[in-house]
Amino acid sequence: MPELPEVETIIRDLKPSVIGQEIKSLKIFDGSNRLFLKNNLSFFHKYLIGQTIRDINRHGKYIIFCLSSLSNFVVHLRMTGSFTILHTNAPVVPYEKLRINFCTNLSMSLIDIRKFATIDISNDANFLVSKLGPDAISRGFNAKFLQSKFIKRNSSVKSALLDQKIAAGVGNIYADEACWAANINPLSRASLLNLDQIELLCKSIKLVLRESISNRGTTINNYKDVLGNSGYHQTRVAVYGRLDKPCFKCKTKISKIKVVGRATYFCPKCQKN
DNA sequence: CTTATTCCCTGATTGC
DNA sequence: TGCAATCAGGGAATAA
Repeated sequence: MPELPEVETIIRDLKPSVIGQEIKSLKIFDGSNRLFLKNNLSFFHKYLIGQTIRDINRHGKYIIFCLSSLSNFVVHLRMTGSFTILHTNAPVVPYEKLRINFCTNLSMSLIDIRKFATIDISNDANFLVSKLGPDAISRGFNAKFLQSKFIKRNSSVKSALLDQKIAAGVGNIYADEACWAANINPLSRASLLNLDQIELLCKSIKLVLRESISNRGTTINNYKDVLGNSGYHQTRVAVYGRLDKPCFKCKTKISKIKVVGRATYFCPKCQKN
């Protein structure tokens, strides 16, 4: 499932093929699903046809295509969404949801097995800022900010880290990895962490995310990049998916529990509090 | 305001 | 071997 490092890898791969391309036409498949929760097909036609994609940015897990009109085409891949670049006359790909045809012979396709991905248009360049906290690898996400959020947070650290208003882009895998790196129990009350712990956790979040970006993301369930290749970071993962395997620091078997409905892995010895 | 739970969806895996 | 139950989880909606 794409989290921040996977989304970052995807936009880096898309940029050379997509920036500067003018949108000639688009086709949306299986139009009755949630992709159209708020808008219909003619809405997307109106805002996309004739536009040139000027840049591709990211805030947390949201992909932001900046259009020449200054509107933004915003995509969230959720669990199983992925992009691919293909020729305009290529046949429909299984689970294809959206194809954007450029004026060249190239197209950009959104593929999504589980149909959770969302697409939207925004005319407000900052609309995601009010909806999300700072991006987890940006300067705005720092120990001071994290402390200001944690101090009034009664829930577990794990639950807080999954809150996109606190750390935009952190998902289930990297929340666990960061807690392990910082020796923090995912069940600890966020409000009870001391400043040293918060500083270490903040650094750990940035570190695990940056390391994963340099490894082109983690392929554990089904993430694939724009070329359909897996990432490499799954070989570096310390706890996620490593139930009963030895902790890399102390050899204790990794535990698995459920926290706010999410599988959560940790070392019961290294992460006591 | 907060925090927890349910739901959406489908392929892979597990259990009997 | 076969089929049903479970699991995977981001975020919207809902409940408390």
